Amino acid sequence: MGRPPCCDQADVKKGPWTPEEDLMLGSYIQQHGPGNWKAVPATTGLMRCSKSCRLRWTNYLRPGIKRGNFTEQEERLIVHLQALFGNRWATIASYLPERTDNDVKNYWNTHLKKKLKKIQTLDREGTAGAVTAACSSLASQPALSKGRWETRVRSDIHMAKRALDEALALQDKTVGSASASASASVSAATATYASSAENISRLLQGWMENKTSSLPKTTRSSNYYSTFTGTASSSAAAAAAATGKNSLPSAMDSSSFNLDSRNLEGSSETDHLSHGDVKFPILNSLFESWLFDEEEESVEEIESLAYV
DNA sequence: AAGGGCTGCAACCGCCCTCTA
DNA sequence: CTAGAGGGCGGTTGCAGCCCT
Repeated sequence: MGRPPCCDQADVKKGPWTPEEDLMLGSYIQQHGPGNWKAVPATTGLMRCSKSCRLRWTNYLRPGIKRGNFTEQEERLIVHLQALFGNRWATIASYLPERTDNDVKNYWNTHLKKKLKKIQTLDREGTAGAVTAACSSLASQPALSKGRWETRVRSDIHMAKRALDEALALQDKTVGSASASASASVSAATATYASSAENISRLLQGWMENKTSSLPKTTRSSNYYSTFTGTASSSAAAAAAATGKNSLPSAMDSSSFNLDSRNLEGSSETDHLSHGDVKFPILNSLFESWLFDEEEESVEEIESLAYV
């Protein structure tokens, strides 16, 4: 026999998440850690599908998520990785530690696709030289000959594989000295959840600001969320986050976010965090050196990098 | 000022692979 | 071994806000 049903579809609430729901979800994960999503609606009383809970956590509440505009470096990385992997957004997002696959996907569909299309059009018209610096960096890619491009793709896969191997080896070392690293892992996880609490705190701050403004807007999540995406309007919330002070409304018990490292031991989030910590700097440095190198390396140089 | 079209993005849908009983 | 749920992921949609006429 299989598993019991995930959730009762008839009772499932859909649509934008409210701050209260975010708080309930965040509180649950702070206590139990992410995973076992089936238990989330039952335990918290959230009228949400377990899938929806997981999505909300991974895309918005998860600690360390960066909101707002993509940098030029991120943009280049996405373009490069999209050429390499295709529309495998989760894979691409794994190289951008602060971005979610949904964010990357949306950014590609709404910005980069158009940008590249524009570049291609200009290229066809022989006016590619007139595009901006950002665009021209993107335009350089299609200019590669087929053979050269394939060589790059091939070498890149090897580079990525090597970086991953290094990362995993580093992680093994960390696991090897478990007793010494246990406290570090817990403190890292604690910081992770602190970041989560900040996320929710800032979210609520934005929500309250909206509520008290003279022109209250809708309760759509993007409204309260957009207030802390790095714009000037979020300065108060950012300041609160920077000082480590929650700005939770009084009706919501901020003590539910007191961080208890005992709850974090054995959590899969700890594993996730340590994995990410070692993986990304290595990959980023590799890709940075690749992406920002204006000089065209010889095929031999690429090959030598790839097969060491 | 109004309203119609466009844009950006949060969230849902559905497929597929993995895992469990 | 098998059925079926869980979880991951890419595609798509719906809607609020913005822009343009």
